[in-house]
Order: sequence, then C-alpha cells, then structure tokens
Amino acid sequence: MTKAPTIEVRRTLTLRDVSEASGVSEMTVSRVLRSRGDVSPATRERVLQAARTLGYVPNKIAGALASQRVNLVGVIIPSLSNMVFPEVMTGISTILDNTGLQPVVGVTNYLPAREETVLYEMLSWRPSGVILAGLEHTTAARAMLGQAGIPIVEIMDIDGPVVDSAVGISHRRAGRQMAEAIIASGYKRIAFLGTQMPNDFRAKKRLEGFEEALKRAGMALADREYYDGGSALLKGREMTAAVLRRSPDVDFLYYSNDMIGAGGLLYCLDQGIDVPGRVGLAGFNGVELLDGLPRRLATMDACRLEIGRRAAQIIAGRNEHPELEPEVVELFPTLQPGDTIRQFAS
Amino acid sequence: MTKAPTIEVRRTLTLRDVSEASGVSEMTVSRVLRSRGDVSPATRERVLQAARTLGYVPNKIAGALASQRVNLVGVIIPSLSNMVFPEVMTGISTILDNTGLQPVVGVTNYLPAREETVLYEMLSWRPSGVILAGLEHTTAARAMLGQAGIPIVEIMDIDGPVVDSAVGISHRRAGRQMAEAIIASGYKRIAFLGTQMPNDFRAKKRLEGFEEALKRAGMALADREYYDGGSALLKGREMTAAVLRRSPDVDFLYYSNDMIGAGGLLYCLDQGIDVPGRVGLAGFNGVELLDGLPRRLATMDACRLEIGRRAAQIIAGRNEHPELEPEVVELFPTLQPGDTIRQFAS
DNA sequence: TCTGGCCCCGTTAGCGTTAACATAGCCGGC
DNA sequence: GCCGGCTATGTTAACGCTAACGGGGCCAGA
Repeated sequence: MTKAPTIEVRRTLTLRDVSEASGVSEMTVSRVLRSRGDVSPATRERVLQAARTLGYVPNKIAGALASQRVNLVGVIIPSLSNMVFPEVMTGISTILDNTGLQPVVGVTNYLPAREETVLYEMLSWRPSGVILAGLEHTTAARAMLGQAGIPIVEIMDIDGPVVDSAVGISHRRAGRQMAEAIIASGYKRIAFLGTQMPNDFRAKKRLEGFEEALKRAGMALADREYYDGGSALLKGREMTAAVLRRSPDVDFLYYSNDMIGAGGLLYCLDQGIDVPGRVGLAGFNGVELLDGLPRRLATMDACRLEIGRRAAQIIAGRNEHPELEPEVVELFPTLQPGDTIRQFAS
Repeated sequence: MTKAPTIEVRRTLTLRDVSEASGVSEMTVSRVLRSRGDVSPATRERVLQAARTLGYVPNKIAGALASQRVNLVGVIIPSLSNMVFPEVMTGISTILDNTGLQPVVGVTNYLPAREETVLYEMLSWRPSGVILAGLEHTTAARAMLGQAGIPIVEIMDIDGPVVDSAVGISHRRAGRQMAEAIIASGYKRIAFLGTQMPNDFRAKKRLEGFEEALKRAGMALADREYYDGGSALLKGREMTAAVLRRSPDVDFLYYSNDMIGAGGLLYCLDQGIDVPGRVGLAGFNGVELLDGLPRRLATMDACRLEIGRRAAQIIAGRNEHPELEPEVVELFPTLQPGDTIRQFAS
C-alpha cells in the first residue's frame, strides 16, 4: 500500500501544480476555475478534483495583475461603532452579493487626513469602485478620486458639490423639517445637544438647517451643549441634566443623534419629567434601538439601508456598463414624530 | 506661453511614467517610493516631486506579486451590528497601525458556509495573517487554514481545539461563574433568555457552563426563551414579559447578551418590578451602552478590546519574526455585579 | 597610482495569472 | 474527400512591480 506523497517544504500552490496533477495546461486549469471558455466536462471534472485534493486557492493578486480586473469595491466610512454605518454596509452587501464584487471597508474616525490615507491605500489596490461617506475631502483626496478612473459614489449627504455620483439626503433640509415640526407643535425655547466633532459635517448641516428654520420663525436656539467621546447613552443623560439645570425654561431638546436622545429620554423619565408636555425631545437617524425604549423618540430616518443599496447599484451598474453616466440620487427621510413631541400647539 | 501637455486617454499611471518624468530608472523610483535602499537626497526629491504632480498611486497588486509580500490581515467576524466586534476591530487597528499591516474585514452572519467562502476569498489575496472569530469551522475551512502557511489567530473563545494561535476567554467558565454568583445571592428559580442562533457557539457554551453550575447546585433552569432577529432591545422587553407571564415564580433572568438584558431591565422598571429584589437580571459582554441605563445591569466583560490587541500583536510579531511559535492566550473576564443582582442571600 | 570599499543607480529576470492568438481534432455537407 | 466551422486545448506575451545582482564613480589609505 503506497502512501500519497507528502510535500516536504510546503511551497504555496500554483496553477502549475494543479495542471501537473491533472495533466492539462495551466491555461485549461485557469479556464476551469473561472468557468470561462469551453472545457470538456471530463477534463473539467478532473481539474476540479485535482484542485480540491491539493487544496489549491487561486492567487488573485496574479490574476488581477494579468486581467487588469479587481473585484473589490472600497467603502470608506467614518466609524463602525455608531450603528449607522453597519446598516449602510448591509445595504451595500446585499446588492454586491449578486455581482462578483466584494466590499472592502476602511474607517476614518472622522479625520480627513485619515480618509486621505485610507483612500490612497485603497486605490493602490485598483478597486472597481469606491463608495465614501460625505462630500468633504482633502484636496489631495479629491484629486485622487478625480484621477482614479473608476466609479465613485459619495454617500449620506447631497448638500454640496459631488465628485462623480452620489446617494444621500439633504441634512440641511432634514434639520429644517424637524425645526418646523417642533415649532408647529408650539415649542418655544429649544436647545441643541450634539457631538463636539468638528468633522461631522452632516451633523453640522442638520444644525444649520435647524437654526435657519428657527430664525425664519423669529426664534433662536435657547441653549446648546456638546459632548465628545464616551458612552453616547450616558452622555445624553448628562447633557440633558446639564441643560435642564442651566436653562430651566427650555421646552424642547433637539439631539444630533438618537443615541444621546435616548439617553436624554431615559433621564427625563427617571426624573419624572413630563414628556412631551414639559419638554419635547427629538433625535436623528431612526435607529432600531429606539424601538425598545419605554417611549418612542421622535426622529428622522436617514435611509441608511437604501443609501447603501443604491450606492452599490451604481457601482455595479457602471462596472457592467461603463458607458453609464454618473448620477446623483436624493432620498427623502421621513419624520417619525414618535411620542416625544406634542401633537398640537399648546 | 506653452501649456502643460494633457494626456488625452488617461491610462493609469505606472512607475515608468514617473521614471520618465524624473529622468531616472523605474527601480530608483521604486526605491524612493518605498524608502528602501540608498538614493541621493537630490534624486529622491526629484522623484517625489514628479510622483506628486503626476498624481501617481503605486499599484500594490504588481508590488505584492513581485515581492511576495502583502500587508493585509484578514479579519473574519460574524457580525458588525452588535457592538462587540467593532470594539475588537478597534483593538486590532490600534496595534496594526504601527506595523504597516492593514486589516481587511469579512462578515459571516454566523453562517459557517459563509465563513468558508469569505476565508477562501481572503486567502486568495495571500494576506500576511488571518484573525477569525471562534473555533468552529467547516472542514474545508479548517483545511485551508492549515494549508495557508500564515499565522492564524482564532479569537473570542478558547474552549476547544485551536488551529494555530488563539486569544479569548472560556465562555463555559464565564457561564459557570455567573451562575455561581446568582446562586450565591440566593436566587432559586432562574430563567434563560437568549438568541435562537444555532451557530452562536459562544453563547451556547456560556449556557452550557451556566446549566452545569446550576446542576451542580441541584438546580435547573426554570424557563427559557429564544428570539431571532429584530431589535434586540425590544426583543428583550418582549421576551421578559413573556417569561414573567408564563413563569411568575421566576426570580432571575439570565440574558445571553447585554442588549436584550437592557431591554429586560427597562421593561421591569416600567412595570414597577423590584429589581433586584423581586427578580435579578444579568447579561453578558459589558457593553458601553449599559452605562447610560437607569440601573447598571450585571454583566461580564468579554475583554473585547484586549482580545483584538493581543490577536493583532501575535500576527504582527510572527510577521516580523517568523520563527515565533503559535500561542494560546486566555483572558479572564471580570464579573460586574452592577445593581441588578442582590448582594446577599435572602 | 593602485586598491578596496562605499554610495548610488541601472539591468535582468521573474512573481502567478490571464488575454489573445494559434492549433489540433472532429463533424457535416457538398 | 475536401473544406468550412466548430470545440477543446495549448502557446506566448504581457500585467507593473521588486529581488538580486552588477557596475561606474568617488574617496581614502597604502
């Protein structure tokens, strides 16, 4: 009984190994493994068998270099830890799964310089497309995007000039709408509570839209409070406590995201504060988490899943049909009044 | 006045373009861009200048093929949407940032078959290492890992056979410890509430350890409830309501994760149920979110950040010093009793 | 002046795969 | 029986970069 020969020094396997094991040329093996071109069922089977028993894993690096084709899509986002981008990723994945494309994530931590680095790194792998959050980039990053010669989709935001394609909502308008709803409900002394982050341009735009609407109604923010880092839920509590202490006459708290809004809501309920009678509350994003709170926080859905889907569709489409034109897709978030905003003016 | 010549059909730039623009050989350009080998400051500057003005981005595909070196580390995790893996990623990134290595994430959605696919895909890029969650893999996946010839680190769990290296905690022991603490506090009728997911092996092991400790104390689970999908916070509420209705005599609720535990806590507080007098509660993971709740949920820290850091250190270390041996690192989670578990037996 | 060594830079030969073309064999129709 | 046209396979030449080596200039010491 002979034993199958075991390779001593395990070099990494190549097409040549499979070709020798199955008695055909490397080219034929390549064709079988990519199911491209005509191969007779017999040899196909023989090759697959050989590849399997050897445990061959193709080398995409060599393949990509030869074919000038890389099935990767770079996705550059600010953070993974705030529940909003994972959902965007889900949207992207569901679409890309049906194409041969594969997402590769890069995280910038809201730092433009980091975005530039990550982008450079990604482009050096010559991906088939890039999806990145926001419209604000360093000049160098913008230059790279322009040069890349691949479809680029900026997501989340459409308030500003676009490099190539874009899918998002108008955060300025979203802020305005929320302000209008709050004003219409009769709230008069409105405070803003948000992140300190100077590079969260979308939060900034929402606030701008919000203040603009206030101004148009002859009002202004009664107070504002910023935080930076830490547990958002806890910060929401703390900031809410601080604002209500400092400005007891405030009757509405507008949070820059749902998480701190949820913290604020829990705080108010703890303190026995009448919501939405004594104070109204609103956040932004429409995160799933809110469903489990004692009361539904008013919020606006940011269309995260749909944004991911549409962005991926644009990349996939342009990949298949290079003649397709760039497009800018605006989505419209819906205001969910929940239980933390009065229904009628008082 | 002559205009700089603009290239009509924008081919993608190569080293050759930079070399021509700067009047040196491609090799010298390569050396400059990788800061490897001796190059005179003068030519270095000239090359960098040329590369910058052209907007050259190196082609890592070609570089990797030529050098047989890829600075990527594959990270394969079940999910991004539950707050635990993003933190592991953070740990990995902080270490890798200082090494020239770069993480690439793949998500399996707790599906072994999907893990196999993702792994195959990753290995085909010939990464410098792979970090993957859990010890349970398909045979094919296990075979690939064995063949890969690169450092592999299995993370989160160490209850079982390891492919190469591993960093994690014993979930069985974690379950046991929590059970012992609960029993010591005098709770008698204990229910379990967890995910339906048949492939969350770690949750399963925690439950096994938990039940084992109960058994040793002559007890058994009084009730159990499973959920599947949806908002974890909301599900936590619903499941808690269901269990307390079905088994009114239950005096402790052990949740398989903090998120549903938080939902349960909020439900109990809503209902005016005395926590931890009438019922005690405990979760698992030690997520930051808990800090913002009205009461601190008992939990166990899963050492996520540290797991990420140690795993990355192993990869980076073995990458620098290939002679290093595989290692298995066990971390020890600490039980945080919080406010939802009685301090003394009653 | 010669020699050895260092600095700087160029030349050559792949890395493992695929695109493009070449070719051998076979079938059917006239 | 020859030829066109298919099918199944092989051959060749990149793809863009880097490892490895080679070598010309220059300086110091003999």
